[in-house]
Amino acid sequence: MNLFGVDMSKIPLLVVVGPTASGKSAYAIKKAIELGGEIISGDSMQIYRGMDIGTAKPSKEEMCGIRHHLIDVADISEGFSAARFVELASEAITDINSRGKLPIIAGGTGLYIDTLISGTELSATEDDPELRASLFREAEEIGAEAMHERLKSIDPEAASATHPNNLKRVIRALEIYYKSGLTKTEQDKRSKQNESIYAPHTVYILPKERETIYERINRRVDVMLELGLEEEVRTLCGKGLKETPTASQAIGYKEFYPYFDGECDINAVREAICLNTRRYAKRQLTWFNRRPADELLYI
RNA sequence: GGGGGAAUUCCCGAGCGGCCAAAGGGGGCAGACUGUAAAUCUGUUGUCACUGACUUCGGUGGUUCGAAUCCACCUUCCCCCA
Repeated sequence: MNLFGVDMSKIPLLVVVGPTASGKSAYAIKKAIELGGEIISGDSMQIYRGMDIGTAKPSKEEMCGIRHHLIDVADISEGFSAARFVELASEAITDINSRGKLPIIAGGTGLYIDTLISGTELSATEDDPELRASLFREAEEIGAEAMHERLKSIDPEAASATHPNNLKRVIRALEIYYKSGLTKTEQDKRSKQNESIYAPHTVYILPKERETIYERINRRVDVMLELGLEEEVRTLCGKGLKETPTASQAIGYKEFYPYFDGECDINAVREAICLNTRRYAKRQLTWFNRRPADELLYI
């Protein structure tokens, strides 16, 4: 099967990206029906079981019988990462491809999807929570600036590419060095050594006007609230959502924390979700804008 | 009816004679991004012919070399006493 007129030795992929609430899921399902495909969610939060309404997971009916992968594959207590995503998505692609179907990646997590389709091998240095925590503790004492200085002496290239205020990144770069003895710069270079085994055809869904996506977001947040988002979040909080490393950060969830603590009313929650989602959509647009897509689809 | 306070750039809010196009925050806009990415971080935000000029701090008129800052009146809002 060679749908896209590409190198037969590579696995063809349809990749659908775009900002949140752009209609990626519906489009992907439509294409899956047309082309005989299965969908792999490229979304950092839909992987969590129980986070349904707030992450806008497609319902059974919406899926139209199309098989979806990488949804509900993790417990909220688990951390997640781009590397884990690539691992799971690669397996899914192999599986789908072996059954003669077209893998369709649809999602909004740019880093995950880019890493996957570009064939970047980033499993070299795993994250080390212990080391990381101690580095953060150290940063609290000596300051972010000093941590950045240290990175500069170890890996000047990474240091100049990372703003001193971006402590997370500075610490990750240091973590790589302390764990592997390799600088981040060197490791990044190595991660790019192998050519991707995929032949992606990417479709970028984007709004003609910024207003369009903002209106869709506002509307969708209202629908989520009507569908019972508050109860969903309450239930998850009962399971310790607030203390989880990754799931706790999800938009549509974290905004409820002050509300549950009696610090604001439900309308403030709604507004915060809308606002954070709009800003997220903007970041997504920026991310996807940097690589030309094979196909642009305006909404 | 009497007394007191406040009006600042998109919003909140500092400023209280020159160093003010005006702190800080929010929001907006733009950007970065290789194991937390729905996260984290950066820049910018009166106008223009932009190392300078011009228009802004409720309105009008004054004082002053010079006002967002002082005075008078007006408008609106808030508080207290009746």
